Amino acid sequence: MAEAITPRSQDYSQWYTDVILRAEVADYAPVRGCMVLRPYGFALWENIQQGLDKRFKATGHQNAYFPLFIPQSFLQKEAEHIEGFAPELAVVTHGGGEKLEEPLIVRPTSEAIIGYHYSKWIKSYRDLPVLINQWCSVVRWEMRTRMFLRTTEFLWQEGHTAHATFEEAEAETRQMLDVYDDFAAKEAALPVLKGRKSDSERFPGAMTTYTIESMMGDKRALQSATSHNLGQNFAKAFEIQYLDRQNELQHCWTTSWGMSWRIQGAILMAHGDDQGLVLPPRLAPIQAVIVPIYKEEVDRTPVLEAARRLKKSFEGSIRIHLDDREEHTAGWKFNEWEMRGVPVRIEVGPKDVAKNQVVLGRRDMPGKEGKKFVSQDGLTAAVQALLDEIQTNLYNKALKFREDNTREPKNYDEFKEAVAESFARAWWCGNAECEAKIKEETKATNRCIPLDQETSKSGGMCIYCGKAAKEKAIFGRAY
RNA sequence: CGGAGAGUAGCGCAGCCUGGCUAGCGCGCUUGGUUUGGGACCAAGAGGUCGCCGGUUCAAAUCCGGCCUCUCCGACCA
Repeated sequence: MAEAITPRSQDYSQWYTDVILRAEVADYAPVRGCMVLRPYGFALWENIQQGLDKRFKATGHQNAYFPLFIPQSFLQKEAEHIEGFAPELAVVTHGGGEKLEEPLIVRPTSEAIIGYHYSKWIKSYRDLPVLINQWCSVVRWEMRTRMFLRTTEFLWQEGHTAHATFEEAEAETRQMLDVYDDFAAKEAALPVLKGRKSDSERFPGAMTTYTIESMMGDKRALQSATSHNLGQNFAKAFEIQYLDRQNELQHCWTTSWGMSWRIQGAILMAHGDDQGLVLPPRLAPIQAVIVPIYKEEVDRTPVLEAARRLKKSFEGSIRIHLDDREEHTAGWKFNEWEMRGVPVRIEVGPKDVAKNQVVLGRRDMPGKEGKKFVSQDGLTAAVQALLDEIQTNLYNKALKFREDNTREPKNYDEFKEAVAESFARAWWCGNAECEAKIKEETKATNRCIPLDQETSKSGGMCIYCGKAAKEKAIFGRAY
């Protein structure tokens, strides 16, 4: 009997850690807060990268690469930026056995170094817009770490763009938020709330920060990507300027936007169950696994031949794996691949070979309920259809879960109750003090001010102070 | 960084209080055989700087000090 995964109801955190380690997604590294992404986890990351990258290209962006080290002085050019990041910087003071003249920062994000280069590259309105993305890792010295959600070093992509006008920059910021939303919904099967961050939750140096927020299996919120309109703050700090048509010098308007491997944590926590991972078909490293079953030696060859033939028929259209290991029984393999989140299992036994059929099992429906007999003719199309169905089902399940766990409290007492075990959508006056008090008294933070406000005529009263409020915000406990 | 817990074979743990000579157990691993429609069984094996450094002692997994890492709760945080 293999070691069991801690049930989610017993200890959600432990479940999360168990699943990651046992499914061989990632492992701890010897350095505090650092993590090894194992092949299975990296394959998932590669699929995430592809899903995002093709969307970035489709919206006109190009990839580039900027260096890991940033001169300390660069970071200090934007006051709010340095203040925001100072406590979590890794600083290199020595190189080649010598003390460095100027310490180097290991990038916590690349606005500074990219801003420096943009100021060199951009001279004219004809050079705009500049639309660049980079895939890299960054380092932020975290006090308290957690696999994928908050690690010292993490993989991500950061887009950095420069524009001639505020309107263009704002449109870019919102466009990329939509790209993240689309990716989350279609690829990761994650329903997200699109919204604006309050001032206290804003990116250091940004004018406006937009976010997508998702709900995890324990009803806590996870910021899953952000898109920032940086205004002219960085353009002024780094002198990113261009000559407009009237031959007048103007500062650019810049944006930045990022999604990190934290999204993998979101996928694990939003879809997983007590058996382990449940991966959305579009991102799953293995979309379907074939498990051959044979009792008598005489059945072995025909079953394996059928399994190999099926595998071949899937190649090129579905990410398929044939588990023909001799050392494990079929039942053991069922459990193993369920734990690792493979969406579809294809069982082939002697009876199936005789009847030209297979048994399809779906990961999102455990047990007999999710099993059915399917003819081997046209199996590829049947599996493809099943994968699509699972993808949709996962999204709908997650959406229903979030909606079932989002409340609209009428007063602060109801709010306190709501926020202890769900999201709460409530009027908020915009005052940072109310936010801070709410956090202090309930541990819930202002996740975002949703963009899809039903612009109801008059507004309402702030859930905390009772003063006039124009917008509703989502509050919840967050990672 | 504060409070609490943990670190002994790949994994999970016992042993520590009350120091003692070859450090155990379950799972996994290796070999051979029987097995395979929801985590098979038998037999024989391999595998350990007891997290690291130092101290006490004739003798340390065990007692003392320091450090590292992980987990949980706080503070802090894109």
